[in-house]
Amino acid sequence: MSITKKIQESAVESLTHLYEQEFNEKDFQVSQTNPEFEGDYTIVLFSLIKNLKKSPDVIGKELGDYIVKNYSLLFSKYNIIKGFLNLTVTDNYWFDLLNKNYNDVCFGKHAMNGKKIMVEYSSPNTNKPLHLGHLRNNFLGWSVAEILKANGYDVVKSCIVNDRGIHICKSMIAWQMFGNMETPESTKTKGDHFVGEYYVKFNDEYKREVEELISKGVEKDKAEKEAPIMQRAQKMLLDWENNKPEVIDLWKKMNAWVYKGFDVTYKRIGSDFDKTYYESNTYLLGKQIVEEGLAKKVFIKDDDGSIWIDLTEDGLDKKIVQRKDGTSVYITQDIGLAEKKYEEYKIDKSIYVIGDEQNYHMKVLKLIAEKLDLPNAKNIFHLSYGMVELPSGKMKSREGTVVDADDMVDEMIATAKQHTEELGKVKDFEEHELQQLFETIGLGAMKFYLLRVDPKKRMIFNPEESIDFHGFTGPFVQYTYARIQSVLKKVTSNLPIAIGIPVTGNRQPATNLLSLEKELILTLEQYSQIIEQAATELNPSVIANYIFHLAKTFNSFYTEHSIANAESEDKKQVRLQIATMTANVIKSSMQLLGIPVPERM
RNA sequence: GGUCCGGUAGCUCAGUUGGAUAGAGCAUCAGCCUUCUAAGCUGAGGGUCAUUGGUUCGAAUCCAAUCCGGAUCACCA
Repeated sequence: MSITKKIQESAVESLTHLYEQEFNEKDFQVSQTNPEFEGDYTIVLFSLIKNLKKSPDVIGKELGDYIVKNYSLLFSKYNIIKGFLNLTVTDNYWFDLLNKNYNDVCFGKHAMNGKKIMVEYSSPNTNKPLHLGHLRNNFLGWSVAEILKANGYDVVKSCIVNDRGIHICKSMIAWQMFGNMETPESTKTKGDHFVGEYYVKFNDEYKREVEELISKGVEKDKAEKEAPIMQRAQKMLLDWENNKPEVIDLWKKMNAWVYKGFDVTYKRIGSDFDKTYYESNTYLLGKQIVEEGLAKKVFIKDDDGSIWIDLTEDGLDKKIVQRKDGTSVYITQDIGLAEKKYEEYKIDKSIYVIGDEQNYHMKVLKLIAEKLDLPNAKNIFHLSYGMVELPSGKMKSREGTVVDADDMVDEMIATAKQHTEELGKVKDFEEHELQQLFETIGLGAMKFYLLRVDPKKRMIFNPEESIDFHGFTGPFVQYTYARIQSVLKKVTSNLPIAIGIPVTGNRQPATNLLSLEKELILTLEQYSQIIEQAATELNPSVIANYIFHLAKTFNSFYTEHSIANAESEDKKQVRLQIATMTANVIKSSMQLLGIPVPERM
């Protein structure tokens, strides 16, 4: 049980006993004591004065006396300042906590709870390579999945690949027109980049044709529809839907190139999926649901045969769910897939990691599912995140103004290499260890950078200013970890017995905790609640902020107090335990962000 | 225009179930490496918490209005 919870409970019991009436945890607040006051945790008394009709000072004194006297294992003393009851927790409580947990690599994580959650993320299009926005999506999805696992959920990571549609045909047409039968192999280009180039070529040609038509006096709207290359793309889409063999072959061939490229990128950034759905397999889903919806009168058929749902009563609009030609639209496919996910996995919650430009779409999706009484309707949750933009504005793959994911990763690793070499600490590293270190640091910096911000906020990335390696960054935390490992190795190599031997029996160390030591233990103790909070909010930045605070506190402690040459043997043991536990929590929490930590750097 | 999201230090961001003098990082300035890794540590300067009003012992946090920025409101996906 967390210390906060213990304090709440002891205060509730004390108040109930003192004033002979019912209290509960919500009657007062417990928070960490501000550093400028003496004490560890503070009970805010103002909310009690109305009920008890006593001054905060009187309540504080009565409660303080009682709680310190009756919970002497927990509290050693108290003070009252202006309505705040500051309690000091006994050193023994903290020693005990350290002893029990310092070497537990699972500290803070929760037991399995029997619930299953699907997290869908990444969702790439097979007509272009991944860019910086996809990286944010991937890192978020991965991290949220890990955070949920740490909270005891059974997590299924899924991905829906957008492998069909007009945009895919565009790359295909362009390759037919300009490709000269070249391949990724023949041009030594990564497959996804190779195909992406043709997507850009399509749009260049399309633009040229539209302008040509306009110059001949055709109106803009008409020109956009009549440009020959666009008509070819639309024809190809029809051929694809009719399973025309040569179109299907080309589609398969080009998609295979893209997948090969994606695999390389996913592997590099550490993304993977338990289940991959392909839109080419799922785009017909939902048709049956349309039938059922019509029967239930949730949907209405228009005179022209198209099918609609009216959401105006819910403050939204009318939405089409099936075209007059009988084909299903985006939202219908999504409802079908949502249902399929539930049937296949019997999930308790379905999380979609999708950009905030789809907020409206996801709201509609959930609402339709609810109106249809689908069993999973209430469990659909959209984890919406803000776009990553450049200082010049939005990234547009059509115009080539994107920060490419692979380039970005390359650059980060190169920067890591440069920084590391400048510092000159790695002279005795083997070549493969060095390469791994550069990747750990470079990718760590990038993941931390993208995850430390609240997902729902859009962020501006300036490629001119490279991602920092100092301060609130991944490498800062990694460095803290490596330094702890270095100390532990040094100290324990002189001691054949495992470090941080628990202080045996009931004997407590003959030492008092210094403020930095206590602050560290207090921070470590909170880890479990931080994991919970991150899961409730589906927000990895909670973890990132926590790790940074922990690492920062440790660094202050490290500079201020020696571990190896501590003032006494007891002190040394306590500090070794603190260092070990800090390292464990850093490693475990960085893992929740998908960032590995190096043993040395 | 409707709906949703955001506005906190020069920049990037924490803090929002109401609590003590609003915090970090970067940048700027001043210090700290013969002692466990200086990718570190210590300190300084820097704030109309967008604006106005309200709620109360107390508001960056809650309510209302306004201003600014963004997203969205397709028989595209």
